Amino acid sequence: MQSSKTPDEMEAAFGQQLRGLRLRRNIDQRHLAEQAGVALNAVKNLENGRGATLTSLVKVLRSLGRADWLETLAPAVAISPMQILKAKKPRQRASKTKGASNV
Amino acid sequence: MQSSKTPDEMEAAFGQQLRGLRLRRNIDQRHLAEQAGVALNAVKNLENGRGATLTSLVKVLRSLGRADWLETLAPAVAISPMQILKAKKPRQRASKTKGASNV
DNA sequence: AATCAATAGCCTTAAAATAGTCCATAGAAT
DNA sequence: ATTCTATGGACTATTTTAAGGCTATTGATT
Repeated sequence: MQSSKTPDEMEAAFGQQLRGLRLRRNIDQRHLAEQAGVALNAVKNLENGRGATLTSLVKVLRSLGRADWLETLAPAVAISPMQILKAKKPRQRASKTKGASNV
Repeated sequence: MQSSKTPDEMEAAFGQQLRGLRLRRNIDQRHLAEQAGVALNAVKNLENGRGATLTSLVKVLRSLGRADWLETLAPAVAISPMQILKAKKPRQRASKTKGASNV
């Protein structure tokens, strides 16, 4: 079953995860903020789901040693060296065909 | 080995992944924006790593059907029903001990 | 090669996030 | 129980992003 949370709820839940990461490392918001190079308020906002920028998130994740997570959204397609030669360059734009919806 | 990208580079690389997801579904920025309920510029900013809010990101991810990814940052610790009874409530604050750094 | 549409880039205004500070509350440690 | 401190919440000023529109470019299609 799908959780079907609202974007706000998802942001809040995400903030909880961030907090969890921080607490497991047992560092307080203030130190994390300093280390990450963002304001204390930015960390508060992130953890409480009160709005944040992607930049703040990235800096904080980096500081928590979980920057790698950012690379797990869409795994890059690996192709072999030989294939590179014949490979068509990947699509750079969506095509104009009306109802296309591939996965 | 750590990639040691700057936050800006990480944001840009992340944007590329987002774009990849979109292109695989073959939808253009405009439709994605509409579907996600954000402005076209918000999508552009996300994909080009030019700054974005977490809210925009969440909405777009949702629209791309990858909202689940947001839950993969910090796996929640599962405990059995019996354990719940004796379990101490998880730490809600960082402790004051100086150099603590557990993982 | 010519057309057409997807995308980048820039502009303006409104909204939202950051930064910085202070105070109140509530966990934790003693 | 009492102290100590991490965190939440509010406030203001400043910076950044969203939104919406418009033009220029360039990839994709015919």
